[in-house]
Amino acid sequence: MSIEADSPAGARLLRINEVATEVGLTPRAIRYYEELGLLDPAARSEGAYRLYDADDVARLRFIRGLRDDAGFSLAEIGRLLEDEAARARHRERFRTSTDPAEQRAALVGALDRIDDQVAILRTKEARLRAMIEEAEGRRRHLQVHIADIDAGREPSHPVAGTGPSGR
Amino acid sequence: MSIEADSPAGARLLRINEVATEVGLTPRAIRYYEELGLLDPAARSEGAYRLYDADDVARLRFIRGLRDDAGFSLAEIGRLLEDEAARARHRERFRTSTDPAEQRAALVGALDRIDDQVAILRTKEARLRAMIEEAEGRRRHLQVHIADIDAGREPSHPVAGTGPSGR
DNA sequence: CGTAACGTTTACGTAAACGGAAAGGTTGTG
DNA sequence: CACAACCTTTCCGTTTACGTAAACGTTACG
Repeated sequence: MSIEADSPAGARLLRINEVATEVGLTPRAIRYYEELGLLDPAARSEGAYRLYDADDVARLRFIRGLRDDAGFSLAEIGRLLEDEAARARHRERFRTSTDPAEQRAALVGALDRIDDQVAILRTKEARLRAMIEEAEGRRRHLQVHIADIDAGREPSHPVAGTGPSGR
Repeated sequence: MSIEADSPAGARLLRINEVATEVGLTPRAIRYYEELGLLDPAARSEGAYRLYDADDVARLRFIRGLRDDAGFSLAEIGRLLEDEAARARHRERFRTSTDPAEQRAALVGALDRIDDQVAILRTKEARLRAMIEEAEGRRRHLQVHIADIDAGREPSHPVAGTGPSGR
């Protein structure tokens, strides 16, 4: 058995397979993301094994979410994470500085990066909701027709154009 | 009853390039979608030109929305549109029937198909919102730290783990 | 210290979603 | 009816996002 505590206090580093199963990706995909510059493992072992920390895991989870939930391409994710890289520099600036004013500036910079990301995600959400709205419009349209029949009425409008139909 | 029949009076049929520019797709993409079974043009001209009606255009718009806005793969879209095919059958049943009860049944069937689609879209939306929530959580976290600095306070918690960071 | 389990790089293979060119037929306007 | 503009099918090419060996080194356990 092994006690953790490798270099920093309480920082357990994971190997690629452990990370993969925890995040729900394959090792191959993770290496591929690294190849694209989407991340860079926290460290390498003596024998060049990739070693990931908690931040890396969070980052990979974020990437996976952007890919699966938001449906972004890896190129788009790359652009989103360029912002993240800037954020990382801000964090480093924060960590290495003792001047509160500079620390504050670093944090504000990080905040801006997140705001950008949230804005992009919100745009995506808005478009999705527009689609849902449209589908529900068709739904309401159909319900009116059903109500018409139930009331023995004739259709008020022509039936055509209720939405995307097959053949 | 209905003014419009199979070949309605004011039904302008469009050729592939017209449809493409109107919907925002390339002719090649449209032919590819047809090859995948996602749609089937309303008619062919004497010389085998593909001819599209308003329903086809709506369907293509829907496909494009599912692809771009919802981020579905064409395979997933295909599954969603199988429901659409069923809906088309319901519509046909509605059109050819004179029995109000059967017409009603057809409409209810169509309604169910739409409900399925809306449910799927809503699931997608929920996952997207979860991501947004998470990002905003990180945002709030950062704001607290900024407020701490502004108040001359020491950080209440360790700074690590604020989210996906780069290196 | 042997060896099973895990990792590394390199490289070729693959499915998805089209792009683009070739070779030829169709439409419609002067 | 000539001819430009548009269409057809066929087929090969490309990018993205990995999968899958091959050949080899590393870790950790008994």
